[in-house]
Amino acid sequence: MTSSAHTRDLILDSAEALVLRDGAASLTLERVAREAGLSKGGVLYHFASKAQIVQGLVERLIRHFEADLGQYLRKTDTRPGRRTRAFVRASLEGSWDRKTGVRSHGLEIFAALMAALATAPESLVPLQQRYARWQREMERDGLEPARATVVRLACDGLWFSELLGFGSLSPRRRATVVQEILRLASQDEAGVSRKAGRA
Amino acid sequence: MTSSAHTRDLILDSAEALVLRDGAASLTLERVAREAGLSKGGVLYHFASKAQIVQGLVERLIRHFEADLGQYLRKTDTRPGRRTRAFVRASLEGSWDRKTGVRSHGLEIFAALMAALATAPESLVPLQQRYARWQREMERDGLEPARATVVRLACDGLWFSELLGFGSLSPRRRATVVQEILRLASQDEAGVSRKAGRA
DNA sequence: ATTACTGTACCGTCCGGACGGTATAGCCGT
DNA sequence: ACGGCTATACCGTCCGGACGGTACAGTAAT
Repeated sequence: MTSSAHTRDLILDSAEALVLRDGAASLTLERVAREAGLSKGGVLYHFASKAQIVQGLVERLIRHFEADLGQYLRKTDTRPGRRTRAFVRASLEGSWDRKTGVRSHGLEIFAALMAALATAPESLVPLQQRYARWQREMERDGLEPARATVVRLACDGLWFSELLGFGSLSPRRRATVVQEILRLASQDEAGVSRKAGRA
Repeated sequence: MTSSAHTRDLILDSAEALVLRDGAASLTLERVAREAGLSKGGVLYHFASKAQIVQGLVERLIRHFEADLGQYLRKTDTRPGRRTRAFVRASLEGSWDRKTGVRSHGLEIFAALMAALATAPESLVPLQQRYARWQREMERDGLEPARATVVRLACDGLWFSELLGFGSLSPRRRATVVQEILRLASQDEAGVSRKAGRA
């Protein structure tokens, strides 16, 4: 019990780093073990199979992201669209520092995603369920649903494109893009009614 | 030479179908061969290695998408933002039917992407280069660059989320979302102008 | 004769997973 | 305070199987 939770986290960190550095195909028990400074047997003691490591990755990512989301949500923003804005911030600014510096959720999602798609697609189900929930929440967030959805999609597109190197942006441009996304998530005026509009 | 190009396409189709149906991990030479109704030797006659199949997938996808993009671009839209709108349409409505019905570029990109990430990440380079180019073109398209970029990202986010089942939308909602994206790509100036109604 | 394959056999490598063993630490009755 | 027992946390090895790739002999149509 003493170090169990710690070692599990260490193994997941190693798996994550491995996928990010060497690609999803490099996610093997032996490599994870070496990265974590354990033996293969040691890794299998904590996770009974490779699929369970991937599952662990997905579940941990959900925990981290929801924690971050909650944090952003608590920050005294009461105008309509607050959930959507919290999602934007958690997606794009969100960090969860493990001893050193910053790590975006994008990296975490990406690693889990690649790992899951390459070895155990069914372990994405919990993440899909969360996404469905987030989507529902953002649709009832005071913004026009289509608008909120576009904002959500732009966030997904951003971290995803960044990680794949698809039309990557300069830091300067990225900042203005994030601003624009937040602006679209703040639009109460014009196009969106705030009085009679919604029943 | 005559049937060579045809068989190459058949092999690529099979690889694509395989990835889409059974996941990237199932992309093996033997399975591709069986899917295509060839022998392993026959497949290797056309593609010297598995990596070359993946490369072929990426290259063909680029050809298809650019052809579609060109088509949409030719359609007498001369207002600022035409390239951006063409990109939206090619991404989200774009189809390239091979005998039957419709196939979105999303599917094609996704298959190539998964295959590449799982087995030969370096074969994504050509696609990354194209994306960089499209990004540059859309930034000089008459729209505010940050706006055009958000539109681009929302497109990427949409097909990507759809294929992964992340917060998927009803057909009805999807339609309004696409409309909203196009609306954002039509905005010449003045932040958000107006209008909730449609023609 | 060339092109476009089929079919079979084979090699070296790597992988997931099972298994047996080990070191350590803690509790328990005496 | 001792020996006995158990649980935790690993290590190292082994194995069956799959995969990428090679080689090569044969075939059928052009």
